Amino acid sequence: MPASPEFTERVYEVVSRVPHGRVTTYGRVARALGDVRGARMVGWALHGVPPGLDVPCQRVVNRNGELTGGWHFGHPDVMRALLVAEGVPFIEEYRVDLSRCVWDPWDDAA
DNA sequence: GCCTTGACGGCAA
DNA sequence: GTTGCCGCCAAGG
Repeated sequence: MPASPEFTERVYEVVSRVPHGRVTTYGRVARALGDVRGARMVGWALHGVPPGLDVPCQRVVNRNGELTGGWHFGHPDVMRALLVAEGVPFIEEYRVDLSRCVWDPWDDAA
């Protein structure tokens, strides 16, 4: 069990607030939580997402827009298909166009 | 108890 | 624009 259950819960909450057809980055989520250095922890939290939970973790990519956690879906193509189905623009096979579909939770809160 | 790895980010060269 | 290094917290070996 995580040392900070609240932190993980926050991550799920923020990710669940990502609009359909939009994506966010680990750093954005971490900053929204107030933990800038928690970018890595966000990824760790998502890798420990309990199955059955409605958390669109596929909308969370790294700063480069790459589907780094694609293999955690079983296969990167699965994650890509989900994003494409939502209308997320891709500049590469496993790289989304952040400049067009980026969503900052901080901006939404502000 | 120590060392390495990991769904990352930012800054410097 | 690309490459490299450091920092950060937590888990696994």
